[in-house]
Amino acid sequence: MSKKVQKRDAEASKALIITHAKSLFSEKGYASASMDELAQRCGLNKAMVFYYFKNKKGLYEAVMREVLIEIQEAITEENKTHSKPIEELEGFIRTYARYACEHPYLPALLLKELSDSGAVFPEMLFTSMRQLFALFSDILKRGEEKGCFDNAIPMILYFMVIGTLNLMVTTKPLRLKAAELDDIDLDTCAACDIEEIADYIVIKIKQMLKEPK
Amino acid sequence: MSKKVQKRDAEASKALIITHAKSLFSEKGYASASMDELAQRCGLNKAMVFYYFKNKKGLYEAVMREVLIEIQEAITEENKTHSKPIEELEGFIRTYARYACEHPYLPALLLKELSDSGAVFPEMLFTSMRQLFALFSDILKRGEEKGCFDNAIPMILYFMVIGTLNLMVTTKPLRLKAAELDDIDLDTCAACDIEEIADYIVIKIKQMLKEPK
DNA sequence: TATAATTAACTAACCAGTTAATTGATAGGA
DNA sequence: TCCTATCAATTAACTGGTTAGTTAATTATA
Repeated sequence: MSKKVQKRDAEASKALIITHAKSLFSEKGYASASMDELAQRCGLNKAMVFYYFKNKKGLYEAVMREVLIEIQEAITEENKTHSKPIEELEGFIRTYARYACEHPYLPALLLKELSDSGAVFPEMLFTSMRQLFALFSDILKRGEEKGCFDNAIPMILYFMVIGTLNLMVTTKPLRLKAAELDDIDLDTCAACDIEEIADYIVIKIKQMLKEPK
Repeated sequence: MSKKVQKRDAEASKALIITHAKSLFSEKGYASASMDELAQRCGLNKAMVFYYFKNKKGLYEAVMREVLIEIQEAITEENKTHSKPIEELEGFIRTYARYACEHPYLPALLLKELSDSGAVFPEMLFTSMRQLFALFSDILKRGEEKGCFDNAIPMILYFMVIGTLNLMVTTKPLRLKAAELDDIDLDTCAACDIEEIADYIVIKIKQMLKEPK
């Protein structure tokens, strides 16, 4: 082993804080996330948070940076394995879906930021979101040039994809609850797993982009 | 006139509080909305807020109830003017879009609630959202029975419609800002108005529901 | 005159952030 | 191998400001 277990480990403490901050911020939102509670969850002294991240905003920024870089890398990596725009598009949707499901703090944090127009820190959310969107937009543009996509407005389609996926992840508990009290005959997709949802979205988005007639 | 201008008017005060609470909650979110600031905006004493609405949660509930009832009535009314499922669906999308654009607190509040799974008050958001969804779901079901819609999963399509529209409204300032710094060639639909966006969604959702081949 | 509406002033809890003191790891010298 | 000086990591205790919510007194209305 490269590092024995020691009482003091800056990297470990930092990572611990980020990990718990991710879930705390996504559960409660920026304003309601208490640094006292965070320290308690970490089993660390509150001052450590400020020692490593300067202030609450700095911590939040670090959390968001990590989250956004992670998803961006996952998608960029996956994207390299394809060459045809249709496959790229499908890969984008499936990778995002899988990642969002495995890291449910992402949809919660993203929706909160987007519903605020990035009130907490516009700049970096901005550039990161922009890059993800640029990738998506590029796929569609190349597809249109090759003649395999028709009438694509990237911005709207982008929000259609990530909006739907984010909502399907964050509302899962709500939809499960709705399924229990089955007074009306409503299918809330409570049993659907994320792969089925991604399947459906892929089919429908493809259908949308096909030349009509 | 039925009522002369008077210094004391319970209904007027109540309404004033609700009006300002709508914008305050949607701007800042539940946690960051200060009751001191609300009172100031209303030009009333803070105690009035608690006199009429018991506590912060009570006020928020009243605000959400009003907002959700309003949009529900708008859509239900509009829906009566159609008979064909395709027209009903189109009406649903356009009415929601228009309402969301004219009352931008709705998308902000809804996205915040949905990203929380209704952390602030599950029950009533729940029933109200359920009724709106039930209407949407009904339209699709009737359309499928008549043979004009194919392969519809109402829950996913519902989030696709309201997710996209809510995001397009809440991110408007962000997209405008992105359009200014045009270092990459990205179209963020900054100039699109809500009618154009609704047009596009209507076309694409219809295309999605057409029988393939 | 009774009651509903309104107010100023208060409280107790909470929260982000600070500070000064303490503890643990470690590298270098004897 | 031990001693020690240094610095990084950690802590308890504190501060000033904000917040939701209360209360008891006051004013307007019918």
